[in-house]
Amino acid sequence: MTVRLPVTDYDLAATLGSGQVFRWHPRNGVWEGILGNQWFQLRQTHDGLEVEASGPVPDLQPLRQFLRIDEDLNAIRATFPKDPPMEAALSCCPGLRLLRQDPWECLASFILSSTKQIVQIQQCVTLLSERFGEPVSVPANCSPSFAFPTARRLATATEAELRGCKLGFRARYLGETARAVDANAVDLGAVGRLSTPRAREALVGLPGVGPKIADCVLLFAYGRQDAFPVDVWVLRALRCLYFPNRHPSARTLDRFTATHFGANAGYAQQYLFHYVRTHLGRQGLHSNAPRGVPSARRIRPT
DNA sequence: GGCCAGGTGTACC
DNA sequence: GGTACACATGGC
Repeated sequence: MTVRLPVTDYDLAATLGSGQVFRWHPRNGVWEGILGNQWFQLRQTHDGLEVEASGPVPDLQPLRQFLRIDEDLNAIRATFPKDPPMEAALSCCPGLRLLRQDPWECLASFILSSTKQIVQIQQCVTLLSERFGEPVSVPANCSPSFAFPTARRLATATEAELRGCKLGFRARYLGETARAVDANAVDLGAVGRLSTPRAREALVGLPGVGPKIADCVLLFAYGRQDAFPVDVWVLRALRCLYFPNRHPSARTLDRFTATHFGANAGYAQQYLFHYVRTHLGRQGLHSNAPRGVPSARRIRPT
């Protein structure tokens, strides 16, 4: 079955390919992925998106929520600072959207992300799903697909099995966090009802989860647009584009990211991240490039 | 072969 | 409080 979702200003490729999600893949001009236990194929059209699904007509509400299709992107972009780097980022990918992911899948995926390239994260997540996820019904001409493994399933996987998915030292973190979530030591549903600083605190308590990964989950799964993940790319972007020829401390950068980018700072962050990765590259961000990640371990005040 | 990747945990000062 | 290093693996 095919359904049309009318929407303007939606850049599907930038959205699904900007390192927020790791299980959507381009194939012959369309994007294929799994949401829950449902296989979808998405195609960008001139006036929106075209959706193919396997099996009988599914409830499209989860897909609409995931894609955040009903959101007023212009209103969000209007809150971004009017400065040259931000203008450049905005013009490079006008229809980039944030997604709203399942908290567990997002958390588990980003635990794998530390010092890995996006392609490698995709590879790990695919292996995990193939080995520990439930099979999902797909159209006849498509390769087998699997749901993202539950916390319960990963909680019982051995560290050797997880390492077999090329997780390396992250295997222990994922196993321990899966057990914590399965045992409800951290209730991911309840986290969504906490204030952003409290939610961040709860997530940072999990093995392998520091401020950066917590902010990714807050932003990409819980829709907390005040969360501002700072990874090596964003750090380079901040230093090069906003503090050229200076050496801002971690504290200075913290204050800057908490105030300069407005109410939807996390959204702005995604534009910067995608812009510098796709248009500037490492070479384009040479100025006082960092030698490592920021040492800040900040919990922002409310 | 060396450097780097959507970092975190730990030891040490 | 900050700094340095280990931690797996693969692409370039």
